[in-house]
Amino acid sequence: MAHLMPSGSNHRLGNLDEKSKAIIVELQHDGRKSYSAIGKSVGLSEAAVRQRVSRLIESGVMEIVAVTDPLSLGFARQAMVGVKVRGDISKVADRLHGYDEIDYLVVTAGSFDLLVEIVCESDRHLIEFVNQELRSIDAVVDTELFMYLSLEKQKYNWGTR
Amino acid sequence: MAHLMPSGSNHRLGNLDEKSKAIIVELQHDGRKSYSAIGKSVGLSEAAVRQRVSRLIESGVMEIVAVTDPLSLGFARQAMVGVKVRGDISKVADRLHGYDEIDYLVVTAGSFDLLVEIVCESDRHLIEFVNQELRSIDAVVDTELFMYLSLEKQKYNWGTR
DNA sequence: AGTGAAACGACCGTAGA
DNA sequence: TCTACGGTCGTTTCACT
Repeated sequence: MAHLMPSGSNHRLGNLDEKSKAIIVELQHDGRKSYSAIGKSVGLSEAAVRQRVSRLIESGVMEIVAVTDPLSLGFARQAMVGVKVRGDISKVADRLHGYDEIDYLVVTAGSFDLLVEIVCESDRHLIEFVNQELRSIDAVVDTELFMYLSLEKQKYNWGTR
Repeated sequence: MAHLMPSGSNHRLGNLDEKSKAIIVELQHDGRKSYSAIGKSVGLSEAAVRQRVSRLIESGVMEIVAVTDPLSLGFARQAMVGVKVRGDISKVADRLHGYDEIDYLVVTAGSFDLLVEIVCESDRHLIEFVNQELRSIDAVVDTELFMYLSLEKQKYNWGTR
């Protein structure tokens, strides 16, 4: 995704006209909606819609994917961990990047240097992961765990309100 | 999404056979892949794949949607806010639910009662939102702000590793 | 960047095991 | 819950603007 693109790339709101935004909104509700149906509702031919969608995807503005629910798939425990780092934050971030248990990782300014979201099958797995993989890192000075009790809201349609 | 389903629902890993999991994995990479192409690679007819996908979506195991990049759309400022609440946490959560600026909202156990992710166009908008909409709530005792410096990892394919 | 048309392939409903 | 099949609709390619 574009989050990870070099910061020199400049795909901004200004590049997108009303039709592209309308296309995005339709696909945010149903990622498999046919191009011709979208074309009818936004006033473009099917080919034009397809071309725009390709460009939006290639430029990293959006992706069309299946988003799955961890609970339904047996991953019942989630937590956010605030991490305080000594030294190079990016180094720690890079090290954490590969873990399957981590599905969200942000460098922050504040009383934590990193926020790490963890998804696990069980409490046991979660605690083990935090102790053995996070807290055992030398550069990790401190961690604070926030167990998820209930996910109240989650949206993926940033930017188009 | 299924996160928001009544907690009595029990769609678990055990309900999904290898073929359904394989279908999910394909759609996690390309949400528009044709049912017949998926059928070829997992060993099912087009109709069977279609039926399974419908069931997976209807039961809340997944959804197929466009996921957009806030940066590309001009929403350059993100932050996580830890919120400490006095009294009924759900009441505060409900109140926050409708804000467009909030794209992620979790009730947590730990030194915060809520974690709130905020997406905004500018620092100014973000600060105003935190002060005027979050900190002004009576039941909100304390907040702590974590400004996002860089999003290192974000994945949506929970559960299928 | 866009349209339109023709060939092709995907999708949907239904029937049957 | 699967396969099979026919009608319909969507997608692809290409020539043109």
